[in-house]
Amino acid sequence: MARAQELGRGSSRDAFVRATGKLLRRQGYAATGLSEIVAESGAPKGSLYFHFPGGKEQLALAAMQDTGERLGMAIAAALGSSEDLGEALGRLLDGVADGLERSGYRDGCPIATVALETAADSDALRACAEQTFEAWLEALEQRLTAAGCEREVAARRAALVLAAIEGGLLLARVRRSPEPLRAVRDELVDLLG
Amino acid sequence: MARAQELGRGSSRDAFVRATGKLLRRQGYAATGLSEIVAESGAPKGSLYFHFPGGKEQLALAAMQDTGERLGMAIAAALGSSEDLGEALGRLLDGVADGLERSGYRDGCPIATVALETAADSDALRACAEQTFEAWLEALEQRLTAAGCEREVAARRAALVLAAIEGGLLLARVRRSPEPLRAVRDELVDLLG
Amino acid sequence: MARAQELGRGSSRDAFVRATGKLLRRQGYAATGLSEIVAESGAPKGSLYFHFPGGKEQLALAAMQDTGERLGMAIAAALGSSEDLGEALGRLLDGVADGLERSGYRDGCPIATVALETAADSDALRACAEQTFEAWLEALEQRLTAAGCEREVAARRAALVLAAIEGGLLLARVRRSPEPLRAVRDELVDLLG
Amino acid sequence: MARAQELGRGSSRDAFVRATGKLLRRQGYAATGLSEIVAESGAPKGSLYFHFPGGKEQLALAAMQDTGERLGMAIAAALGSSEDLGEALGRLLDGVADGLERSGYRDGCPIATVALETAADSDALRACAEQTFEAWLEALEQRLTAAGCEREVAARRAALVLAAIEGGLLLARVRRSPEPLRAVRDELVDLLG
DNA sequence: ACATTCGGGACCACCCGTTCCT
DNA sequence: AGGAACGGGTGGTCCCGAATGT
Repeated sequence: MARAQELGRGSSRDAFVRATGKLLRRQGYAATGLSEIVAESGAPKGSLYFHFPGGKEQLALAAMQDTGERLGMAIAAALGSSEDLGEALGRLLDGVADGLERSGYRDGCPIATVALETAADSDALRACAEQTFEAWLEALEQRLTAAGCEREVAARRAALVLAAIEGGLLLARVRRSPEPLRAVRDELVDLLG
Repeated sequence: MARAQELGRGSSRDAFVRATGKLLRRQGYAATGLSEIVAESGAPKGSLYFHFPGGKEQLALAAMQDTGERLGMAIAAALGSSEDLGEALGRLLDGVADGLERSGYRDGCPIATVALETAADSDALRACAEQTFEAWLEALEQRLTAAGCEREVAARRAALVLAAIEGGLLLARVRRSPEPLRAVRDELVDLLG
Repeated sequence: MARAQELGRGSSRDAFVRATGKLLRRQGYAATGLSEIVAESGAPKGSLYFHFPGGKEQLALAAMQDTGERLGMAIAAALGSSEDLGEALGRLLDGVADGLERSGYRDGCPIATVALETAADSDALRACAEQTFEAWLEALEQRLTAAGCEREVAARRAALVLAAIEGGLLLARVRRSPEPLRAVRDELVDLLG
Repeated sequence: MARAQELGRGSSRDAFVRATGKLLRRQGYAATGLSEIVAESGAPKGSLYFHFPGGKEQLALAAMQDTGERLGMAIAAALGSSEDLGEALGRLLDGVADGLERSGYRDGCPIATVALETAADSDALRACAEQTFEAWLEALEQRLTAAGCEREVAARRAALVLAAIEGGLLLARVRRSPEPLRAVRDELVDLLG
């Protein structure tokens, strides 16, 4: 009962968050309309303002946090999947490439797309992206440290890896091909593994 | 004569293109309104659809090509600035970081921002971004080949370098700090130079 | 018991009524939102439709009656404050002007503002305003009769006095100055006193 | 040609202004929606933003000025219709009463209704109302001076007359009867004429 | 050839007054 | 008595033609 109620309570809020995340990563922030989110979510429009009095920005924030955490877990899982660093990195990159390919080159990084167009306008969204990236960097850094890197080198290499992933995702989306991500993976594994 | 005419013709056309480029790289495509472009350009609104009957998309296309070429020249200049690969790459990355810092972390890559939010919607803009990236990759690949890389390796490493630059630019904008770009540069120079 | 209960029941009900009255006389009916009333009252929003199942209109009705009675008592007090008609009228007008001035020219007649914008739409609010004005006119008429006016003349003069007060209040609010009300007072006292 | 063009140009702008004036005097500012104005005017909504970039407020301003001038001319005409002051005032008040009655007690003073609900919120609308009233007062004052009043007395009596008219209009609308205006007229004529 | 006014819907994010169910 | 949820509607602005100068 309490269970069903909780699910009932959260159901439309979560539907909003999920729909927002899906649309944001494909179209970005400005191109995604509230009405589009409502339609995609299937939830009633009137509830949106109740769950997110802060409007579109708050909704985007929630969606970014949600997908950010989900992706963070996927990253951690890939990094922990092997004791060999090269193998772990390879699996991470492969996972990224597979996900992109499976979505028809539509689902890029949900953080990057929004961050680039709102970094100058909305500090809240920018800060959210910053924290998410920080968390991902942390995971990468730990994995690199575990593989024998010194702290400073690990921090720099984590930045390189994340940057290369994000950039590779961009190039792959634009070219509608997994090739750039595969190239990045091969080089990264070759140079770091 | 043809010269003067071209300049005369171009004066308000170019004002549109420049204003569009400036706004696109800061806010992206959807967030940039035509009226905002007109206001920023200082040119008369009525002229817009004379010069760009294709509307907003055509205007964005022209702006992306314009800034893409300009940046391509800057990349080529940096890459040719030293016979040492590491030094050349270092200068390229430093230039990128300096440009970002000087703009108050507002001017990222004009191609990336637009590409991410329109890749799924507008094939024209996506293709334009693709060609621009291809040209940049070509320049990188040639430089790597000149430094002794085999063709295949050079192609992959060019992808890694461009991806790392784009990703580094993203991380640096989001963090409002040149640090991610510096880290990327150091590692890239260390691993490839 | 019934007393205490009434008070207990009334606490949040009265908060609604008072908040509504305050906002209505400053902004009118349509510009005053229910959520604004709830915020101003400090009472819980969910209780509103318990106390006022008729919604906004019923709430406005209660507020108009409340302030109407309060003002009616003030009018009666002023009219009874002197045996000299001119003096009594002068005090009434002065009180009106002082109240307006003290509120920073924000608190006009709570009835007039709402009546003008709803007279054509809501018969309930119109009728409420009518009754309130009727009561005020009655008080004025009695005072004029007591001062020696014949019944018919007293009725007409009461209408003139009330109209002049309402109109003076309007002019004074618009000019942000007590002067129109003072002018009305001087002439009224001069002509009737 | 220039003539037809001017008419053509103004046609939809004027339609907006007229529709706005009509609705404002019946429902006030907040209760009148832009879409309602658009529907009433018959003009396309997209043109509204072109003619009135300042939005609803600018539109209301234009409507108030328009109706204010029109009414000012009617007032001047009534005041100049007779050399006898009482007769002139009587005609003015009769005209007001007739207009209200003919509209089914819907068309009150377009300035008063808007002024009361926006005086505290919009200084632009308040100032517009102030200027309009000032112009009307000026006309009344001149007529009273011409009838032999001293300047100071004329100014005060003009305020009384305008206040009484506005207040009488309010009472008559609320009661759905011309009687309050007739009473005001009789007393005004009796006391001043 | 080039510029501008004016017009035209669709759509935006936001918030309203109301009701449901506890 | 009350927190949560609901659709519909708000004012505003979008990107874009069509008609009209210069």
